[in-house]
Amino acid sequence: MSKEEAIIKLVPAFRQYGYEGATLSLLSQASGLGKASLYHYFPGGKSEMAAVVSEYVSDLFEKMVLKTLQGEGTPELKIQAMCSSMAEFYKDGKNACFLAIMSFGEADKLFHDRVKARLQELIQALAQVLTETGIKSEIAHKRSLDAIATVQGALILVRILDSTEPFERALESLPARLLN
Amino acid sequence: MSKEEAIIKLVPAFRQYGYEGATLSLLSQASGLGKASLYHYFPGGKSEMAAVVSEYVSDLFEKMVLKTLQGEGTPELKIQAMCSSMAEFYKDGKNACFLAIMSFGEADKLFHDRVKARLQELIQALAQVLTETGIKSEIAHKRSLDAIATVQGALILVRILDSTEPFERALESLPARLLN
DNA sequence: GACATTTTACCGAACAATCGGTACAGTATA
DNA sequence: TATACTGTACCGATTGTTCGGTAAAATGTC
Repeated sequence: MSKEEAIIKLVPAFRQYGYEGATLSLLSQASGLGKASLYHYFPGGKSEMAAVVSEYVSDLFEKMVLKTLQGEGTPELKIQAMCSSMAEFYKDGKNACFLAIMSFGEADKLFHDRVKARLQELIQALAQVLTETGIKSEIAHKRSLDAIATVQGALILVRILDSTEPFERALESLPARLLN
Repeated sequence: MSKEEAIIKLVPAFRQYGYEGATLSLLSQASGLGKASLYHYFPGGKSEMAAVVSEYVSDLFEKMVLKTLQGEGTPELKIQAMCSSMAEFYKDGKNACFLAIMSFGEADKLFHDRVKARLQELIQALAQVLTETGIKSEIAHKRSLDAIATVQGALILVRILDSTEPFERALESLPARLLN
């Protein structure tokens, strides 16, 4: 098994159980690798596994979601495209956000700076598109932050209420909220 | 030490470290009671501690926040009052939401139904006030859900970004978003 | 009021289980 | 033969929990 395969198999484990909840035996089971093998690929242990997996998911998010914001097209269409790719990325809200997961408990102590930086990147990328429409930089930043908060909150509500409705609704209202 | 005193001292421990992160030795230290003594007040162990503390915080939220929605006054004023009390309850966003904390990892398995029920109560209480303004029940429910998502998301952003700004902004926009 | 009894509050020490992590011998592959 | 990988056994530390017991307060009995 390649390292990337291992990473891919570890993603849902961390996503479902969180950093502290994902025990080594669980990660071993999820990946199909023995503990010794896990330490071969990730000499830094559990924290390195989480770091690498987080990075992998962040890159995936960049490729799947942020990419839609760059390139040609009207801001309206780009934001529409971003919402679609977000629905796919988060599986209609059933997938928790990795950044949020890693902002709790012990994981927060380990990865706080990295998570913060990644989120700021995201905020800025979104704000960038808004300024293209002529919206003032300050307001663009405000709306971008508000939009991300709405999505994050919706992801929590989905998990608690056992319904993807809040997430779908959040995505629906997102373009208007950002552009108007 | 009375049981209520113990509960009060356990609140910040669970809030800061989460369910899984709040170890018995940590809870013992936070409460000032020996581990064995904790089992005197909470024979059900850690899960009972978390359950009782959650219930305590929920009741506090009801007294501090939901209370402002009932009684006399225009819906506008009541919602304004709710925002103020929310700012106090969540300490400008520095306090994480207990429901959200208990919706992660192992805690979710233990308390899912209770958390879900409490959140639904909250959504309905808020929607109820909106219907008083003549807003249709369905739309009121929608907006209530959206508002709570915004607040929840803002609480996450505050923790990641080390700034209370997202929360303050979310509260500012809340009345307009609910009523207009 | 004086004494006996029970209840309450609390703690030190130990429990089995599991945690994250390591050592090492062995197997596969080149 | 050299390197990459893996299964097994093991480690010290910590987890949540329980046991046996103490000191004091409350309660009952006379």
